[in-house]
Amino acid sequence: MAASRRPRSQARPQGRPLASAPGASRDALLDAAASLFGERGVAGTTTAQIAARAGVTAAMVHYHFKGREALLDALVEERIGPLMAFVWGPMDASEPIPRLVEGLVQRLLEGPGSQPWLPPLWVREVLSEGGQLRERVLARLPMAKVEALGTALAKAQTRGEVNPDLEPRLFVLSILGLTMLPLATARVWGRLPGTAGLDASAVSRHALALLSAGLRPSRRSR
Amino acid sequence: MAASRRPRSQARPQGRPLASAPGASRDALLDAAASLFGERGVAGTTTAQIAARAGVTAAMVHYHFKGREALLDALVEERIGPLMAFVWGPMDASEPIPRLVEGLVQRLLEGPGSQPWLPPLWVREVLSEGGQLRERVLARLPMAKVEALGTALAKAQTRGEVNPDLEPRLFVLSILGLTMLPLATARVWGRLPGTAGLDASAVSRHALALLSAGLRPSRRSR
Amino acid sequence: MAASRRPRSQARPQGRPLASAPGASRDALLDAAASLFGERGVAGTTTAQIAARAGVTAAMVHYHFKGREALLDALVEERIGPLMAFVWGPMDASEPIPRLVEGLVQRLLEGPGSQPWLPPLWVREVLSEGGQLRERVLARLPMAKVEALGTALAKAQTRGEVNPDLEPRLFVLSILGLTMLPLATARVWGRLPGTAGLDASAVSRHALALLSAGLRPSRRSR
Amino acid sequence: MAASRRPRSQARPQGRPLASAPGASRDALLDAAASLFGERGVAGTTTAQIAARAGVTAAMVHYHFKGREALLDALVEERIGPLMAFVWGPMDASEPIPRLVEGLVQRLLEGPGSQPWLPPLWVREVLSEGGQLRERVLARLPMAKVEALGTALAKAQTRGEVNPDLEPRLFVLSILGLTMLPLATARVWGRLPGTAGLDASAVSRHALALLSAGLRPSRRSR
DNA sequence: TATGAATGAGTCTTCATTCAT
DNA sequence: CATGAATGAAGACTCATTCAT
Repeated sequence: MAASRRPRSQARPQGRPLASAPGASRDALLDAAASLFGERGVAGTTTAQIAARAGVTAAMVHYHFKGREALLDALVEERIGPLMAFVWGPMDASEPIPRLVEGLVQRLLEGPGSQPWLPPLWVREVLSEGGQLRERVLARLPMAKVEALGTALAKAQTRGEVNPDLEPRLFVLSILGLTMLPLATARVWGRLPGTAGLDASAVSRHALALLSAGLRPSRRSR
Repeated sequence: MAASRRPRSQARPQGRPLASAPGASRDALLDAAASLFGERGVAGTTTAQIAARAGVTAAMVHYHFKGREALLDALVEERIGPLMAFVWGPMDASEPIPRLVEGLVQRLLEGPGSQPWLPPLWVREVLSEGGQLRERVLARLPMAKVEALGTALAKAQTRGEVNPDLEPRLFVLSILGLTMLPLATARVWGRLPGTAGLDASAVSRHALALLSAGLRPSRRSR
Repeated sequence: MAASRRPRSQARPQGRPLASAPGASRDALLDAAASLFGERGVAGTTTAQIAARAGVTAAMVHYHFKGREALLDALVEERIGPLMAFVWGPMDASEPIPRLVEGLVQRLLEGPGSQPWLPPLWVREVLSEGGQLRERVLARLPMAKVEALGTALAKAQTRGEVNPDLEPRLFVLSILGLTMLPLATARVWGRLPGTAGLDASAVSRHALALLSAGLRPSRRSR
Repeated sequence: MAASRRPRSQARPQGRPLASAPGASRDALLDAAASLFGERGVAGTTTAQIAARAGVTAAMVHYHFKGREALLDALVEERIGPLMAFVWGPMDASEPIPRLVEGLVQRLLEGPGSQPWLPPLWVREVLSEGGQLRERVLARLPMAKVEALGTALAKAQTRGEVNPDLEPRLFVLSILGLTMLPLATARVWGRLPGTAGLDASAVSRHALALLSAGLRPSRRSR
């Protein structure tokens, strides 16, 4: 997925044999922060650990960013923001609900789901109460799109096209709970016997099966 | 919910007016830890904060428990364990799938869902990779029951009674994603306009609507 | 050696079936303190450890003694003091030097040397600079006797009866260095191969051999 | 004494006026630790005290060394080790016993004896049971040399060249007891009247007088 | 850009001491 | 006599941050 790829490699100016590309260690710090935050959570990660994984000293965190808080800002802005845009940007609320949901799930898996660090980070630091990225991320969330999905769902329910027992305002959360949550726990769940083969596509198939069947109005209510 | 109530209080021998019941501050520490962990996460909570909320000094954490780690052990053992037992204990894998799922969801909401601190704690510290209670909780999880649910689901699929596109091994996670996750984010989601009224019963209704419809085999496949 | 024996056993009043004799736990605390101080040093021993070895709680240290410092006072007074008296009391400075030294060494081994805790305690907390019992012990040391030994030695040197190259003021220290020090390091030295059988009597023989030969005036100087 | 001198200072590259030499505060911490350990013992010295004497904050102890234990390791390695090598390295077990002993005593006084902190540290933390440096130091002690001295002594006894009543295995301890012990107690002993002038050379003369006379076979036994 | 040295505030933990029972 | 509960002060250690080089 292109949204989160760093321009470094393609934009590297040919010519002087740079020891390292400009911005390289800044990017490395953001990468290191993302992966460590995914593994241990924001509160459980020190700036020294981030720097070590990036191959520099802790002082560099304060050179490239103003401090720890600014690093979080940059992470949301430059790494998480593009992924949110990738998911919600293409959504067209005028499409039929099933297609709409299918598109969202597919993009969730292709975008955020392709970054191993994002699902745990999202579940822990955005969805969980008191998450350290919650404020920052919520401020950048395309609320209009999110609400439009709810509205479209409610209208479809009044038209009898969608299971009327669903709660439109909880529907977005259900999608996240059926996609990001399983991805966030992948390694945990791998403990259960016979769960070795559960990858992103399995999660995708399962979520879509449950959602598409769950959205359909029941036979009786027809 | 009875499972998490401590029997000590009712067993308190009436007679001398005790300054405070025996074990009172120990319990207060566990309560304080639970609520703070729910609010800020384990890594984001200091022992001093726990002690302060319990109304004692930080040294008491080391008096009643041997240290921070032992406090986590006690929390899992005495506060979370009973809730897991409450949820999984009554499950009878020989019941029909819809009833089985309904029972689980109901008990999840009645037990863990009734403790404001548990859903965020569960999502953050158990389900998330690197969660600080993951190991401890997983060790106490009734794995046999969890697997029995998956097996029952798979068999029902071969009998054509359940949506064959679902992945049995992901089903438990789906239940958690549709119950604990929305509860964990309740206050976050309360930001969206018109979500003030979303309480545990709304979550329950929505989850059951999605699950029961989603479990049903599609008309075509019949 | 009788000086350090606690009167408890022989003085126990027959009659009431006491759960424990009066003063029992006080004595137990002093014993525990002595042995722990010998093993780990004063600074390395907590009151809780002392209490635990004595089979009581730490609060008892403050019941029987006013506090940690008072415990040290009592230890010096009741356990170390009698041993010092046992060693120095019988010394008669008018005796010939060899007999005098022999008596001291013998009593050092019989008294202090019979208590496993004393030699390390003495070396560490009395002889070593900054030792925590130094002040207390030195205040009780029979200085007159100690100086009398030095004086007797100096006089014997002028009479040509004793090696004139010795320094009388260092002689007491030499005796301690040849008796208490080896006893204090017994277990350490046990590391060397073939040192298993080195007990108090071996130390005594060696020290006396070195001292008596060392005191004799050399043939040339006669 | 050269053995303990750090080569860093002489290797300092002349040129820019350095605010402080590289490794300066690390060395200062080791120096401070050594002197404080000599004065108060290891258990009686806090890292804050060490840092204060070195003129830095306590955090620096954890910056330069990984922690208190590692500081002890470094102290043994960099400060005590060279002194042990200085004492034992030149020892040649084939020399006649008197010369051998004389050399050891001389080097003990010139090396370890020249560092005011070492004798008390050695007596308290190496020789005393439970001493906090015992394990570390003993692991670095040139055991072969120590044993060679005992063997040489035993052989000389069978040849009738040495007092046969001495115990070869205790002889090393006797040397330490006659050199390190008086030095360790120097300030204590200074309390006695007329001991002001007792310095290292007095200790050396006294110890050699006692040892050389004590080693000689008695006239009768010849 | 990048580092090593340094720090102050804060965290967990230990400990002697107190006190009601 | 003895204990359990509780505390304040101090211990080792961590960490984000600063700064001269």
